[in-house]
Amino acid sequence: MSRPKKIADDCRSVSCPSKRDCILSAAQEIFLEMGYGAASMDAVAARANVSKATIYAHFDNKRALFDQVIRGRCRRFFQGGDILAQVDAASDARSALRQFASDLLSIILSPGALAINRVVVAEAPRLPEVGETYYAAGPVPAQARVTAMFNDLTRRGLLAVPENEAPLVAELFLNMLKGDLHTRALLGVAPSRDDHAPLVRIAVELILARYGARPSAVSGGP
Amino acid sequence: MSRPKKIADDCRSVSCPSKRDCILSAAQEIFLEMGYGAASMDAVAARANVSKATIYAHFDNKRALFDQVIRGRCRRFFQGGDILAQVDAASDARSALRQFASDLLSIILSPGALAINRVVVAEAPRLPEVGETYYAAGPVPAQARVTAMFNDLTRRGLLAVPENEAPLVAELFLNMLKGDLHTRALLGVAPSRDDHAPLVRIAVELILARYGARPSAVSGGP
DNA sequence: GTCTATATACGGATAGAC
DNA sequence: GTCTATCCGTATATAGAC
Repeated sequence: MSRPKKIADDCRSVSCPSKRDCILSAAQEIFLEMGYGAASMDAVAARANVSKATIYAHFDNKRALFDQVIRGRCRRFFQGGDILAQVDAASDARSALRQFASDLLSIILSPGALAINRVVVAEAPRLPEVGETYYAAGPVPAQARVTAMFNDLTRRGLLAVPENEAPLVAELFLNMLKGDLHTRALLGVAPSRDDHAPLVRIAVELILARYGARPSAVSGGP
Repeated sequence: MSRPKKIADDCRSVSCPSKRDCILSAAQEIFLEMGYGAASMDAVAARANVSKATIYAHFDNKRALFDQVIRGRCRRFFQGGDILAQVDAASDARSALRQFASDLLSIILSPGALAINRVVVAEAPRLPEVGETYYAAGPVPAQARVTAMFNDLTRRGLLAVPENEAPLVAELFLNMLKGDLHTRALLGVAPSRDDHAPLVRIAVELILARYGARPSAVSGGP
């Protein structure tokens, strides 16, 4: 009975530097899996092994907590430079585009990305700034990255995308990849096919058919 | 003082055949503008000029009411054959695709379609059947319609899409159109450009570059 | 079937001791 | 800063009269 005071000092796990981070981590889990409306501060407190009062000592109210959670996730997305890593080393346009497409799909369709997407879309009408933040941290850098890639491939003579068209083409390329797969994943509808190779292949061929530098062997490639 | 009984017999408006329909109509408005979580049965009752008890006489609980509302909207989408009306009369592939694209965008980006999309996506994890119903009533028929259009244009010699590739190409075409515009609209981010003409134009040219029947004048067209 | 009135609980937020 | 205990509004759902 020497130390009856400090009982629940650990936040259920490692990697909880401060109580504040511990709360943010728990809140993120709760919000992403239950949605903003269904999530309760009690649930967050329980998961964080903290009392509700402690939460309110760090955050003004539920909405502010939610805001910080989303902003935190967005920052991590943005900082994660590993996302959409370099494909510049690739030899030809076809393989560069394909590799890029695969990487992008695996990111966009990951459970974490889907969860945050759902929550942000759901609350965007009530929290416009959250929508803006998310858009600026996800789609905007992705599109910039693809635009740069098109310009680079064109500069190297592997593609022929006019520089003023590049942003629009980048948008269309991203759209082609994301589209229906993303919709299905968001809605919880079982995907029609488990691998995305055919879709990626034809999307790439559509780009090459119009913007390929050479007459471009239109066949599927390796 | 002859008829002091029947006071609130009208549901605030015309076109309320039964009380049930009146409740459904009010619930639709509330759910779509507030989201499932934030919507209250009191609000629905008030908007429908009905008591809460009456609602519970017609629907088991809030979730069941929501389910019926979504299913109703989906049915209307599906029946609305006017959606994506015929473009078969168009003379050439380019104008057919463009007209189709414009029609589709105006539907997908309409406030009503966006609102239902938001709530369905938000609640899909908790209500899987709603997600399925929505997907079957929206994206599936749209894609089938585009596939049919591609096959038709090919049959008429205006396009050269292999029949087994048509569904995938239809998906890619829809994806190109929907993509970022839809994302922005869902998130409440101001659209980058107010008209969609450039995006539609290039999307169509991408299709024509690979699947155009003739060598296809690649320039922008009229 | 429809209403008024109410049971019951839960959630956001706070008071006050330590 | 953190806890326990609580206030108070609101929300779902129901009881019972008509």
